[in-house]
Amino acid sequence: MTKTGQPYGAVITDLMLETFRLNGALLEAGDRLVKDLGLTSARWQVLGAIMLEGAPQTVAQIARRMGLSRQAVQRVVHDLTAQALVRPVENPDHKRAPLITLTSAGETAYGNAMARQEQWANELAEEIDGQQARAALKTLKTLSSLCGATRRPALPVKGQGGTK
Amino acid sequence: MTKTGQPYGAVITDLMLETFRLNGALLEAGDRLVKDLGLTSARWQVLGAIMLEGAPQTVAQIARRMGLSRQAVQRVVHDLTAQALVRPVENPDHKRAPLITLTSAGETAYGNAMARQEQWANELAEEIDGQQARAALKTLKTLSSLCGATRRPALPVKGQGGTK
DNA sequence: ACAATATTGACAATATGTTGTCAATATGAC
DNA sequence: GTCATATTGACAACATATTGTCAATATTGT
Repeated sequence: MTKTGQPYGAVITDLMLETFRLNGALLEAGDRLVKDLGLTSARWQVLGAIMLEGAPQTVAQIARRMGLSRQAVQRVVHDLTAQALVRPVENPDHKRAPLITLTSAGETAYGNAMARQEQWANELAEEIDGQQARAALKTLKTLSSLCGATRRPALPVKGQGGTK
Repeated sequence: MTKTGQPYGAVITDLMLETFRLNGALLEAGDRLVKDLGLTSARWQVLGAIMLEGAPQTVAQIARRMGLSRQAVQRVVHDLTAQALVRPVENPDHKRAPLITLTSAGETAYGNAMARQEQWANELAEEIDGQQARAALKTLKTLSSLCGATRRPALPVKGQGGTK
């Protein structure tokens, strides 16, 4: 296919550019959605990573789950701590790596944010065919994995995850 | 559909999260792709905005074309100027708004970047069905427009655009 | 011509992400 | 147990984007 001259790549390029635009639009919409809760998209996502895991996590664990760098998460966690939405709790398994726990204010804020997001997603879902959305999701995942193929150090996570 | 309880919104939510991941993966891959040309994704895109317009542009014009803030573009242009990839040229129509022009080094770097991107996109295109990519593109555009509906000030661009 | 308004680039503050370095702490091999 | 190695959080430097403010400059209405 490298010789047929069919500019299939052009569609992929357009898809990339549209991904940049959509990313910006989503972050902006997300920020607006939760602004008055004292949240931003980034802070909300960190709260979500902890909540979805079902238990307090270290910063490094959150970072791995989100696919971001440890440091990026660390600064957001610092900000969230200053806002008293999370609180570091001593970790019996690692003296230097406290478990980041949601405060009740944090849980309230996250609950409100999720309720709004769910409503928003449902509104959007009325405008977009479900089958079409699923197909797009699959395509994006394929692209992600093709891009990420040569990327991330991955970090196997040996100890730390268990209940020991 | 607001009552059927079908969590169609969940698919939309997954699509959003995948968009975040893909955006990060693409930026990272793009940075790697053009790193040794002295470019980054952001700088490359600014060069592209000028090249695709076919004529030197003011910073504000580039920002509008890219959908970014004037200031974001201004800093990147400042960096590109320091790298001698672009050069501000006096604008007869506006004393304070020079036209940003690619230097020959800038044109070379951009040409190399585009050649690599094209090859990369073609390689990706071999792994992804064209029809599927087109459908995904359409879905993302729909989502973008739904998000952006209440957004951007838009800026009509009155004078400045003409040949006068 | 003149006054009101809008656009522009500069500058600063902030938010979010990256990388790199460092000391403290865990883990694993021996 | 001890020592090499890996992970962790802190800190700093940088890249990218946002917003807000300001003075200079264009544009527009009268």
